Amino acid sequence: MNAKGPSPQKSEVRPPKAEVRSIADLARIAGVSVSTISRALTGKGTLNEKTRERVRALADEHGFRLNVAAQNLRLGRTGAIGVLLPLGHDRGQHLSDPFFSAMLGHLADELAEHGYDLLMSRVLPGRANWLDDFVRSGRTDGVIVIGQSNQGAVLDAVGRHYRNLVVWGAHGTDLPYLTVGTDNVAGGALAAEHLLARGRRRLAFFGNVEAPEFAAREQGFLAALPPDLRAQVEIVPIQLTPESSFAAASAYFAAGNRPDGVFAASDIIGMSIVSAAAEQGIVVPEAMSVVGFDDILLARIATPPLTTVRQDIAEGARRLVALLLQRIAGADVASVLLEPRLVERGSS
Amino acid sequence: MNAKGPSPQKSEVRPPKAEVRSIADLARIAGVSVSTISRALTGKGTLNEKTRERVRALADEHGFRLNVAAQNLRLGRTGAIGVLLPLGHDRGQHLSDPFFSAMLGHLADELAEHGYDLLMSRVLPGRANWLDDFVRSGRTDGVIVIGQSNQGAVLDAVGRHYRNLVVWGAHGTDLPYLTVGTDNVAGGALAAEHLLARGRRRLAFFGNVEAPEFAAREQGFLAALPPDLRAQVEIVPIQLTPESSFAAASAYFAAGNRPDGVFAASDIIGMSIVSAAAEQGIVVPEAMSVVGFDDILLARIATPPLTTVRQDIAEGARRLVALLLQRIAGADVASVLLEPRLVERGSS
DNA sequence: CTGTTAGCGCGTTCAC
DNA sequence: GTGAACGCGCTAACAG
Repeated sequence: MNAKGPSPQKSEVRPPKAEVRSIADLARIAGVSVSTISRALTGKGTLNEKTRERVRALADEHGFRLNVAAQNLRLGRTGAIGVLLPLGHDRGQHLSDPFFSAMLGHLADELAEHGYDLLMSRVLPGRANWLDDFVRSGRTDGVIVIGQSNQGAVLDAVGRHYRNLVVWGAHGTDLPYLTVGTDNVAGGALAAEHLLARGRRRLAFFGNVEAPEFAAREQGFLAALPPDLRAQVEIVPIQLTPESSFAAASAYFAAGNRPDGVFAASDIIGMSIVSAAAEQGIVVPEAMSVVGFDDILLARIATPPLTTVRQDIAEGARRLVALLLQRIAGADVASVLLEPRLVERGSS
Repeated sequence: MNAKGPSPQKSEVRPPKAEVRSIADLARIAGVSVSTISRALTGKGTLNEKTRERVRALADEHGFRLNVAAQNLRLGRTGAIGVLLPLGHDRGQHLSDPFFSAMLGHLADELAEHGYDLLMSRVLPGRANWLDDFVRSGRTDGVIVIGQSNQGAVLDAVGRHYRNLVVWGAHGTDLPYLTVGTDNVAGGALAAEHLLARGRRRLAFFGNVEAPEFAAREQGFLAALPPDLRAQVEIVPIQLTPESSFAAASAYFAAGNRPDGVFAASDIIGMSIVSAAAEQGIVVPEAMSVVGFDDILLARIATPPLTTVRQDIAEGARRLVALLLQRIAGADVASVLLEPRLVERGSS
């Protein structure tokens, strides 16, 4: 709300009636006690139905609403969930990445449905205790971290003593925090099998293996190949932003490399590869098959439409929120692993 | 923070030392008063430098941080800014739209830099008073609305009595709220001039004119054409999501329409058009020039790279935040109109 | 330079 | 069925 009291504030939600800034004000006007107001407006406790109606009508008339901050302070909660985007391995990624923004949108919907606000924060993990600081500031009742990035150590440390933490990312054995994520190893295998089925033999993997999600995709990809092919796969380290992945792909093709099958660790990378290849006269899918990962909405309208390993973002968001809220309620819950699915389109 | 007191909560940030949950606890341990703690930790007021250091060290040692909620309650502020995404004209748009997510990311950065949290909320304007409700709930010190959508009436009504409101969107004369936005009329004109310069004469505009931003782009586009061409421009109403814009574009070309120059109201629409055209054997840019709007990061890696009217999102976010914070501080400020710029790439 | 104290706006016993 | 009083954790006078 606006600053109160002795501030230079001139702007206020100015209802037609007198200023009602607290339940005390309303109590005075209504001729009842503050606790009656509280009971009427929260619906908690027992109260004569007529009194309740009268108070509510009066509150409406004055445009009065309970102050959520004070309410939360009193209740020892904040009513908000923090959603953090660590940008450890790749500055500028994430929110420029359609995958993360889609996730964010679904999280917002899901949290709103459960009466929670979504407090968003991008983090450039300069200080090692960025997560600890956030948790300790007490601004939220729980934290969802989108992507492990290269911050595994930080997550481990905080996860050990703070339980209301759920992370979107790679599933690990014995992680001290909850995770929800796609089975990246299985996803990598799907890509490998598809490229093999297409008769591709000169294979390459484009991705940043600093982040465990991508490392797992690479691992699953390699494991699903016959040993002779596996040994020849080219691993191309690449950043996740459109600009840098495009630049890296261009350089790669310009250097004369000519794989006939490429697995990209994300759809953005996949689209960059297609675009860079086109510039060098490499025709997709005739001369080269490209498989992405994520199935962002744009994959469908890419030219050609991108074959990709689909992650169910909406389901992921649902599970993240469900798990976290159960944790906050004190329940004992387990991490979730989602199955990926191959979506065949024109790029392969 | 976690629920406190009599909750079933078992998980806590458990520092090595004793539990320190409030400045009172820390005061006891340090052997000083609560106000000394407050002064030491906030840096406000005067305090012996040694005492300050000692208290800070002690706080660190116990992993104690000031409770932001209580702090804000006391200060009569919330420390958060609401960012609302009305989905009036187009469900599912916005967060799936790279433009909006890029904006969101920049807003998050900019707000964080000024010590504010970003409270995000997607709104399906079912109830006419969605904005009023949000404002009155007192959860934030101010509100940024991204896109007017078709909610002009709501914005007008709220803007008249609530001043801490800034809207990204079309600039209008006599709007009762602050706006920051690109000069969409000028942007439309840039697109028109570019297509004319390319020798294109059979022109089309793809966009949803329910939203004032897009209506202004169309208007600027038409106004910059010679009368004879203007009369023949085809206006193709289209939704903004990738799926629906792609479907609409496909249908349009399948019906035999063959414009040689297209102005798309957004880059997503532009990419959809290119993709749909390719499916029908229409080669871009040889047979048809396509100009988008926004210059999202993906425009650069599209195939072919998309010519577009660039909006400076980062600058827009900066101005939105600056204006709002000045308003909150009680300053008198004016709306901002940003100049668009044409970026020529391969699609035209 | 530091301590005491009175609230910020609300929810919740415990009386009546 | 309703009211009085206390306190959530913090800041800012006002004293000393």
